[in-house]
Amino acid sequence: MLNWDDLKFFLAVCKQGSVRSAAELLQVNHATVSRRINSFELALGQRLFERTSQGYIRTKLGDEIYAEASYLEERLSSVERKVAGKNEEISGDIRVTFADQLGFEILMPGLAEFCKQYPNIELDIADSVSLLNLANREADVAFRVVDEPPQYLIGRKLAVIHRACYIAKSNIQKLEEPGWLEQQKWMGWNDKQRRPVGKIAKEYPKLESRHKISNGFLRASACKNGIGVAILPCFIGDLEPELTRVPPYTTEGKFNLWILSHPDLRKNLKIQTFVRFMTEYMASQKALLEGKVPYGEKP
Amino acid sequence: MLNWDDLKFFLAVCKQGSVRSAAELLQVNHATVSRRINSFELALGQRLFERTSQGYIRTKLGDEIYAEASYLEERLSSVERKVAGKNEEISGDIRVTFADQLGFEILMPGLAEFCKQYPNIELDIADSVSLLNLANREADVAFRVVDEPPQYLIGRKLAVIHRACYIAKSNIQKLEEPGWLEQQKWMGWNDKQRRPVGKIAKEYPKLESRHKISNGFLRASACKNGIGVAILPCFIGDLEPELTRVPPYTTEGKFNLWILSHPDLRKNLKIQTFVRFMTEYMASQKALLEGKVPYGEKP
DNA sequence: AAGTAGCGTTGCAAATATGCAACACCTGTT
DNA sequence: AACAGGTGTTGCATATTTGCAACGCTACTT
Repeated sequence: MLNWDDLKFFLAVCKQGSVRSAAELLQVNHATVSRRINSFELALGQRLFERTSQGYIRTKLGDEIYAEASYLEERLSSVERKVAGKNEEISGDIRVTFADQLGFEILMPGLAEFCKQYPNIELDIADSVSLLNLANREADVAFRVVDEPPQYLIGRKLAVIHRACYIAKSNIQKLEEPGWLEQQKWMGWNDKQRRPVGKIAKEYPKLESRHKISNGFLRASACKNGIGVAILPCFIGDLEPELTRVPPYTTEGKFNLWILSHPDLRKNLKIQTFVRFMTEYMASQKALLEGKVPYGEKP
Repeated sequence: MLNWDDLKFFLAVCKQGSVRSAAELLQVNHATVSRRINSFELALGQRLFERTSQGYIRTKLGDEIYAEASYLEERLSSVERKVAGKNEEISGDIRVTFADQLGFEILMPGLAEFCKQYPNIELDIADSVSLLNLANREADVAFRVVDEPPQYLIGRKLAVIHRACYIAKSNIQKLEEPGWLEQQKWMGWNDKQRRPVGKIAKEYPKLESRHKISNGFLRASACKNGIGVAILPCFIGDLEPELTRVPPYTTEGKFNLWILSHPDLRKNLKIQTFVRFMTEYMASQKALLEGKVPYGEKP
């Protein structure tokens, strides 16, 4: 059976007259256009274009199909407009809250995409760590790191946030020197948590502690500048080109990330649309959050 | 940008009312339909169906798009008919010739497909090994095993036909017994070629020769029945479930398969269409011809 | 004649889509 | 209450498609 999408490629080549500029129009590689036209012709059993040194020109059959296809495109774009119109109907504010660290690299691109698709939605973003502001309806949707969400909220677990141990990439050769790593210092959070605990800490039992930095990004920055060894969420450490994981590269999945909202909003189309969108979006970020993004050495 | 093909899936679900029967209609797995509808909805940012326990029912937006899409389908099928009509214009005889061994497993499925796509073509197939009947125009197109085609013919190299050494699969355990293989006998072609030569023969220097069978299929059959060891084209040996290659599984690429026709026919649409079709078809069979089809043991 | 800028094609690695099989759910029947 | 026959979803292995980069060709310029 005919692949409808092939017509889109056919049409683009018709309009542009060459595979390369059609590719530009469609925002794909020109090899893809070439191959799809070829397989389309093969499926039809007829040539649609004559190949010349200046590009492609339509055959007689190509002409006939072009007339039909450009008509279809007309109608199809009305489908697109219809949907766009529907999206414009969704309007108003959505109040979102999350811890700032999640925002910068992870959430923001998704929120931006959402805003583009729903032009009449206005986001009201508040930086906060507490769950309370959902309960008392200060916010509509929250992204939170909790083990289990409270009973009075609904939502889905989006990912397990993994952490790993990082040093500045500039020190990567020094890892070879025996004993060098053992001389490095942990950077802690605050007085009460001067040393990390749990699975990761056990991997590096010989490291002593020094410095206290309570902000995650500041700690990453300190690490980048060679002040010491830091435990960071993988989505920060792996994305930072000047950092690298310390062997044995272990990650620790300790924190559950949830998207939460109040049950009263369950039927609210606007909120439901937003939650659905962000849930799908975060699924595409899962590998990064869970420390599975391959980067240089080992996963 | 909208993927036009998604509409095809959407339409099928509309008509059938459920993902599973839509999948049946489209001849794909039902999981595929489910996923494509979901990603389509996601791309639109709107739901097209309500999920019920009986299946999918359209939303209001779904209704609107359905009206548009079924109209598009109507027009699209007219494109298909138009092409089919063109294919019917290609008519008449095509005289094809090839060595019988190539026909059974390799060429015939392709020829059958060609006949289906061009209902008014009549194939006139002659079994022959000589190149002469092309020169004197007894045939239009030939599939031939030659190193280099003669100057007076045009065509393309389709593949390198590989051969390997086979025994009956029922003897597969005996391969473990030391010395068993060495007691087996080669089956030769005729008095002049009692023993194989070349790369493959060197892999099994200890085998003696016994029996002479000049027909490839008969030799395969003898091998299947445990009469001895045979060198066979991979496209015969690998396809035959009762045969298996003998370690070290080497293949030898000795023979070039060409598709050839007379230069006078270069501009002939019918012949050109046929040659193009078969060339593409054979490309899909290349792995088999070149002995790269994984099968049980080793490639 | 060499150089440049346009074209389309192809091998290979990476990304994406698909099929399969197991699952969870609902409905009506035994 | 258990079961059979529907429904849709999901994890995993495999196929297919895509992008990238290198290539070869032609036309036009220097």
